[in-house]
Amino acid sequence: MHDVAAAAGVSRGTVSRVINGGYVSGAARAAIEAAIAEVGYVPNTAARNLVMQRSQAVAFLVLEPPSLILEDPNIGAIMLGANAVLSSADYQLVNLVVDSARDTERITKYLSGGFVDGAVIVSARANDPITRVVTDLALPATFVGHPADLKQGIPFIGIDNVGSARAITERLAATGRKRIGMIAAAVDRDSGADRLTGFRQALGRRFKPNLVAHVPFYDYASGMEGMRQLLQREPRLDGVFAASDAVAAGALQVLRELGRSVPGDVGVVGFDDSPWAQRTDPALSTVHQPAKEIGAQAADLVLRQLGGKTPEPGGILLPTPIVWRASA
Amino acid sequence: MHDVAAAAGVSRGTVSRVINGGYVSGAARAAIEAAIAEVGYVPNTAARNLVMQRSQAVAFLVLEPPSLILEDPNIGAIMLGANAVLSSADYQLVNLVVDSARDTERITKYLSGGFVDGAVIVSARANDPITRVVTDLALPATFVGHPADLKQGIPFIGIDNVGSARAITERLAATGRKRIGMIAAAVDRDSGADRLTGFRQALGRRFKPNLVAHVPFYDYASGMEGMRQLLQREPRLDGVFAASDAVAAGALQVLRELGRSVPGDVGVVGFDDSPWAQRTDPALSTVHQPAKEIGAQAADLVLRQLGGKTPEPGGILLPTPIVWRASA
DNA sequence: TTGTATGCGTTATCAG
DNA sequence: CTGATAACGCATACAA
Repeated sequence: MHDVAAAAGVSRGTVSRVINGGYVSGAARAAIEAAIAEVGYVPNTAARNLVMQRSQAVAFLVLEPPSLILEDPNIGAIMLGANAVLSSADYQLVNLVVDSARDTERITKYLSGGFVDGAVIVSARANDPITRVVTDLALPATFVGHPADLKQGIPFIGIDNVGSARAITERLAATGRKRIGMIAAAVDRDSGADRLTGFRQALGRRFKPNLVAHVPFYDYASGMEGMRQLLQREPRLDGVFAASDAVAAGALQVLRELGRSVPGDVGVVGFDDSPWAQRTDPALSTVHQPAKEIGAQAADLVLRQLGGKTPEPGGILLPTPIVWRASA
Repeated sequence: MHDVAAAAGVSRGTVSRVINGGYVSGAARAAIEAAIAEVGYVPNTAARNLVMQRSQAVAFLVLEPPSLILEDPNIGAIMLGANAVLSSADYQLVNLVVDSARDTERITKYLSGGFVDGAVIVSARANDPITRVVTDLALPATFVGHPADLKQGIPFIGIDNVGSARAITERLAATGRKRIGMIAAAVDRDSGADRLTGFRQALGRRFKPNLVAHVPFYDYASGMEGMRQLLQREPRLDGVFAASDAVAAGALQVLRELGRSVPGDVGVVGFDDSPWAQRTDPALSTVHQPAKEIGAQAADLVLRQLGGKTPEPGGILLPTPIVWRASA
């Protein structure tokens, strides 16, 4: 900037004003702009951050095993939705990968080091150290879904997992299925636990605990494992609610290997309406999750807090229509 | 830091020394560490960046339509490989999404604003504005794959697309297939063009231009489209080389819809050995791409440059074994 | 071993 | 409208 000021024959203050918009005479402005172009000047963001106390960047944090991030197209869609909103507001979305304990520590520093003004946090569990940091720092944040111990005052955005799971299970039952099982994934997270609750509600007195196979993750391999367990416990199973489309895809694979027809012998429904859902054979009946919209609203809530507004307490739940395809 | 110094009864210089490692007496160190814990002090990274002229962060840039990023598990694996290396060296990987022209502009500022010390760049094409910025800035960078106009002196890391494509096509031909076609994706990029070249080399005089279907992207939908084109031009087709596993998966879908058996009627091979490859039915024979290793080495090359070493000219090519499964 | 002073590149607050 | 000048929070050369 020194060079620019010198080349244009003005002070650094005036240069700063043409960059940030202030009262500057036309002549001075022209001279400075020419100088900027000539010198190839680019403002140093670190210096600007230091004095402005902001970075124009928002973190996007996924607190999930990284391999799952790749599996789950939903997360990607949420991120894209957030980026679109942030981008329009001239904020940089910074995607942080947490892949180890060491990462956690470094990201803690990153978050508290002035690198970002806010954060969108996906897939947090209760007692996550990063969640603690965010609340301690009072960093403007929005959670997608909400860990059980989410502090009051931090907004979250999500869907009604209980209601959606109940609804699709009811529709599956309405097709005449008598022995319906569930592959319940990630019940240590609110989404997983809620989907199981909804399933249970739908079945009421017909609910049988041994027709629920618990698996750790929302992924394809877990789906295969869960399906095998279920069939072993109840060979005459004729309906399955998989906790996600990826899980359902794994289940379909096992059914195919075993020669069971879908939806003939067994009806299968999933959750998410991710690209998986349309590519399985047969295509999946599933719960549509407005992932992009979720990301957009999460980003918007961060922006709002950055604008000084206190978000209304509680969270926002987005609607989740059921999409009926061929698998049930 | 002021608070810490006061609480410990020392000067700020001493506090700085215990943080960064310098000569400090045991007594002072103990007092300061206690004070740090009590106050909950965290160094301000913006200030540190400003004076140190570095950020301990490296950008991971994918110059590809964002929807494709979600489709391509390869890119995710590359990122994870890069993150692992960067993390061990205490660098933060910052994942940047470029989703619009506006993003391009903002990222340009980001790159030149001292936010990152280096960059790993994936899927760059010739004449990409971001590529220009990186070379103009002389930002330590490594390209994964290389755009045609990559400047001398910037290292890249990749695979031998020509040789790999040639090898797998030859093996497909060796199974007795007579009418082999290719679904060539993204020939505007070096990887796409090279795979086509390899295919052509393998077939030699038997190569027929009309048995190559050109599609824009490495994705599922493109695979479906390409397969339809190919069958229309040559209904008796008995072999297909798809430019990626996702493309192959789309092709398989079309073949299934049309009632052609694989590998009975048609042999299909892909490229990448991504998770797709094991989940299609039948599982794909394909070229294994060591994505994680590519990411790791790319990150390593950035780190090396950060360490002041000038990378040897030219790029590094990693081996790509062929994995033979059921589809051909 | 420690305190002090200076500078990193900007923005913002003043007089002028 | 513009030019000085004081922060911003930290690392570091230098003096003590």
